[in-house]
Amino acid sequence: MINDKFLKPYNPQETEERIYKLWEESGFFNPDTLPGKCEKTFTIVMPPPNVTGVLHMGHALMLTLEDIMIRYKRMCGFKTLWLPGTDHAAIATQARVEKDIYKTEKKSRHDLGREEFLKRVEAFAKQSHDTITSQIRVMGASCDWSREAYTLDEKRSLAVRTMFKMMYDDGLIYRGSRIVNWDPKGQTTISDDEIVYEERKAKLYTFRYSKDFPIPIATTRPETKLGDVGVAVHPDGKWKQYIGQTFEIPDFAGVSLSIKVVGDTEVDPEFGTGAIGITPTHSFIDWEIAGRHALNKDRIVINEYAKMTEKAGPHAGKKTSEARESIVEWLKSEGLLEKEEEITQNVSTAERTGGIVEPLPKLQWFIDVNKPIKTREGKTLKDLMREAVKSGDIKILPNHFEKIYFHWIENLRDWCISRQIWFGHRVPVWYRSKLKVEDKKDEEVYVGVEPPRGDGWEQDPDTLDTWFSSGLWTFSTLGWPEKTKDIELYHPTDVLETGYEILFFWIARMVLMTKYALGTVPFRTVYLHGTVRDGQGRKMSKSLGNGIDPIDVAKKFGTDAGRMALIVGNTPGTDMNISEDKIRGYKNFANKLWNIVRFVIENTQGEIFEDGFTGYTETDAKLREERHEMFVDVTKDMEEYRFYMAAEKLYHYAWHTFADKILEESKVIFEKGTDVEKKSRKQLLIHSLDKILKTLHPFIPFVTEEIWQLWKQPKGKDGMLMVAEWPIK
RNA sequence: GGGCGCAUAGCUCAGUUGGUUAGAGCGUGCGAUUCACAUUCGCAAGGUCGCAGGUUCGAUUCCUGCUGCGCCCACCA
Repeated sequence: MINDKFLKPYNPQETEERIYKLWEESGFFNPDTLPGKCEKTFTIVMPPPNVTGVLHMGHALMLTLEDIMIRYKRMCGFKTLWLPGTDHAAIATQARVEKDIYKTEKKSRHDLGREEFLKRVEAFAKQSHDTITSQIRVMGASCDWSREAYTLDEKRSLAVRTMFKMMYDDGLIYRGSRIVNWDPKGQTTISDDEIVYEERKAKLYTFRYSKDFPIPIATTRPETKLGDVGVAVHPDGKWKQYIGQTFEIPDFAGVSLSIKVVGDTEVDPEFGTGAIGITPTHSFIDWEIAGRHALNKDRIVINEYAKMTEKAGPHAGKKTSEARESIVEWLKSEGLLEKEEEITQNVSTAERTGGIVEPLPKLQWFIDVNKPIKTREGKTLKDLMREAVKSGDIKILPNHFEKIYFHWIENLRDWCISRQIWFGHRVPVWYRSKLKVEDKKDEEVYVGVEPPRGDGWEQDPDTLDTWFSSGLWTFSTLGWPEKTKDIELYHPTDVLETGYEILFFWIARMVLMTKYALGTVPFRTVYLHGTVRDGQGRKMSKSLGNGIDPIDVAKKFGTDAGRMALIVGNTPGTDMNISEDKIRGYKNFANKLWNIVRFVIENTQGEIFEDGFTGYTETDAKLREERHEMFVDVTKDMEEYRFYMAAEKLYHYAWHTFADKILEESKVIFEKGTDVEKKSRKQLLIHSLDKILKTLHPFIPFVTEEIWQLWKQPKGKDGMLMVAEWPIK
């Protein structure tokens, strides 16, 4: 008899949680307990969501795409592993907690102290973790929770320390004083990728150091000029006659300068005045030029708080902006200011704190990307990254991102991995002297996986860039540095699916780490999805109030509807728009499917599914053939990552071919047809429905599983749709 | 400044290697319907596939140029 449930519309709220539990308890998310003899594996390691917040549409898209691949491969008989996890997201999480604490208690992290502060961060991370993982379940993600990992848990910490030690021993990690991006607001260094540029109006001043200095200099930051040690001109430019000369400036706004003119091809003789005032300590390019010409690199005039130092003479203690004003005043009064023009320039600001980035020389830990590696045939890390994609070992979808990837590698500088924040992996380095970090003379340094023995050791206070631990993700999650069976079986992973915005942050760094440590690629295929935007193509944001919460969607329309809406029309690498209207359309689809089943059940009472049935009428044989071709097509789409197309084809077939045409015609047959026609049609219907449910399952797993259970009433858990066989081989 | 991409129906977008009348969803109009459908079904209107050239028997699809839009990268002082 037909189940009473079919007399009412499909109710996802009543269904989804129950079905997820059924799946999870079956143990089939775990490849070790998955039935099947096939030894071929298929692995995805989940990009770990940050423990800072809640699930958003981007996560929902990621989870849906990955779940589709995983469910599809599982049905194709692969030993399928989808390994979930979360990311401690060092700076983001610390900043978030600092803000909360300041808001409620008006205290800074320094007021609380390192230990207490870390306790608070961990408590927050724990709570946030629980929210995130339960939300991942709501999305229907069929991942193996028994292998769940966290970028800051014990195993991953061991992996991080081991990697650091390895790279240090190979001379790839070094400590050095170099110009870094310093965020005065967050009091930490940040990587190039954590900078956002803001366009601002600025003034470009053209001036001379003194009346008899021959070359005019342009700058937007006169306060840094107190730190100048030279002027660079093009070797063949109009100022070449001065190359090699040194000018003593006894009084430049209260300090004395010694300016040497050097010739450097990096100077554009056509631009500006054709000369650059060299401030080695507060500009990247100047630091490099100074290095090439052995200019003094210790004239630091701005400190970590963006204030002037003692070396700025009378300006010491002033904010940079104040110093700028008074120097401009001084230049004017001395008649040294030649020009003042309005320009727009890009100011570097820190992504997380919004602070204006101050380039400063600091003693930091770096990864050398240009050093030949003995264990890798003398190749550099850059070489390894480039070769992984160039050789075709890694394919990036869509293809044109490969160009962007190569371009990024060409411009890559040494990677600064130390951060002056507290939350994260502590740098596994210990020093044995009380001397300040800035002064490494007489200092004993120990680098190790475990702390050193003996007294007087003090660990480096810094933590590692969060992408250092993320870089190990595909293999640290599988147990590295231990030689585990998981690594042997599941690494390299098959697909890395993520948003294109973290191609450099993360993907490139995983390639770097994996090629270096294991000699293999971390994954075979990179599938990049675009940004999820609102119905009008705007970014979802709190201030616009146009965000759509995937959990709300699940409540209102059902997870299946949200998943389908995210997939149809979503091509890799392209942003997509989503609106409630679109989602509503797919809620109706779930209900349509529900009613299709009701019709089929009611009209095929007593009919048994006959495998290999051959008694089809000519009409039905043709319909069967068309159906088969469609499924072959869809299978090809699945293999070639065209999920958007597979989903649409299946949707169209189920609704507009199967329901609108075939079911409508069946009404006539069941009323007036011969017994042979009826029999043929009943077999066609149950075979078609069987296959429609199977092929739709990766996309809309809940409603298809629920229908399957009600229709087929399988005895054991092996009869679940989740582990049914994909109908096309 | 360098790089990458996009421009197709009122809106949001598909169109898989060039091949008959270019598709979907939403929206719009007309009609039907308590017979699986908190509805659904049928029918319809609507596109010189950004512009200009080129390759080809044939171009929305390939090439060149132009225009408009978007994204990423960047230490022009």
